[in-house]
Amino acid sequence: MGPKVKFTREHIIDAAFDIAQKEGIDGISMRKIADKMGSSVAPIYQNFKNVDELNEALMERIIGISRQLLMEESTGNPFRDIGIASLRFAVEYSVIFKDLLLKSGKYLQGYDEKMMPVLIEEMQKDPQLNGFNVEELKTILLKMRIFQIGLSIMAANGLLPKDCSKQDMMDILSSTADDVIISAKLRRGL
Amino acid sequence: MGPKVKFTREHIIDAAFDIAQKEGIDGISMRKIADKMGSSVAPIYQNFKNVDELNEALMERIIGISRQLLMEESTGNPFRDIGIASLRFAVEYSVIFKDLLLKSGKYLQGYDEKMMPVLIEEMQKDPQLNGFNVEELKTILLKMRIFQIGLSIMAANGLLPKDCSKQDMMDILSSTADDVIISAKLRRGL
DNA sequence: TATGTTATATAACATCTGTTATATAACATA
DNA sequence: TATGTTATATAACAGATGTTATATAACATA
Repeated sequence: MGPKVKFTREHIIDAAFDIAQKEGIDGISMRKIADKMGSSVAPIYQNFKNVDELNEALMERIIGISRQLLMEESTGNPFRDIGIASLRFAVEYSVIFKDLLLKSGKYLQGYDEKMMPVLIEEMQKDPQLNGFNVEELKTILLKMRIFQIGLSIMAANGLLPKDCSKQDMMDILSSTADDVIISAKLRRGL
Repeated sequence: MGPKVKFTREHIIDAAFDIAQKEGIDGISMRKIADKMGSSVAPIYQNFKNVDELNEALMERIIGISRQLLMEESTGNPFRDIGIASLRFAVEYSVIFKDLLLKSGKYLQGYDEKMMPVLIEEMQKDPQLNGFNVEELKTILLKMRIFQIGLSIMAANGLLPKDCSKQDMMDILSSTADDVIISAKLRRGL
């Protein structure tokens, strides 16, 4: 009952994502999305109540992509996986990554709070980290989270040395992880 | 010759800075600045050719503030000073700090490139860092820069543990600096 | 075929933006 | 006092924005 649907919800979010990736989330407008799809704004308002609802859907899409990158990186060492997945996201979707960090600190905060216990549990299984109590593990994790976010931000901003490849980034990530762990062991006298 | 000046350049930049601090740099508009000053937009256009020129002046103001924070933190150890000053800026002017990192990667890039040789030189004087060649010092510096930016971003976003005081942040900054240096020494067999 | 439903296009509205033309009024100087 | 200069206010313009009222046309079904 009714004409064929030419512009689906997914279609619209795709277009919005494309614009966000190039011009930033604030670069999105209803007309730009419509132009990108070769339509008017009507299909957008057919699918979304207003611009806020569309932004919400876009955010879900972004989160989905970051989750997918994390799944693709699954080596059983979540400590490492999260670092690399976040780095990949920062490099491959740099504009959106920056916006995400800028605008939705809330999402990241919830994410961190949810991931923390899981990672601590995972670290307790790691033989390399034997002998540390939970407080010490938390400090190690925090240091690594800080470093990993710093690395991602700098990568997304082109602030790393020009000749710094993705492999170099991953190397410096794991090298610093070693630094932190080795020093923690020394402090403990292990 | 002419009526008294009620709204100076500095006045205008002050108002713009206030708005930027609360709503972000994109939150600025000519009318908002005028409203904040209790004037019309005329004085703004009297002092600035257009909005771009105003933004440039605002950026200079921001850079000036960050420089001032750095001066206030001068203990003779530029390595530490830069870390703490940047952290203070991130905490005290969090919205602007995020915008700065997001929008003007160019400025930061130039800043880093200018600071790098100075810091390396400074590190070579540091007895704690004796025995490292320039390449190794560069790696240490890069790791610290990454960590410091990560810490600043997380502080500005409220992503650090709730009970994390400024002192805690500074402690974790210097603790990680130690980690990196100690591990580098171990690697070298010093 | 006729009808109801709905996906889409168009155009208008209100509001925000930067910018500018014009008018006003304050002040220094002749 | 008269004049020139200029700081300021006002209002308008053009363009972008979100939103909506209306019209059109495609499709399923009776």
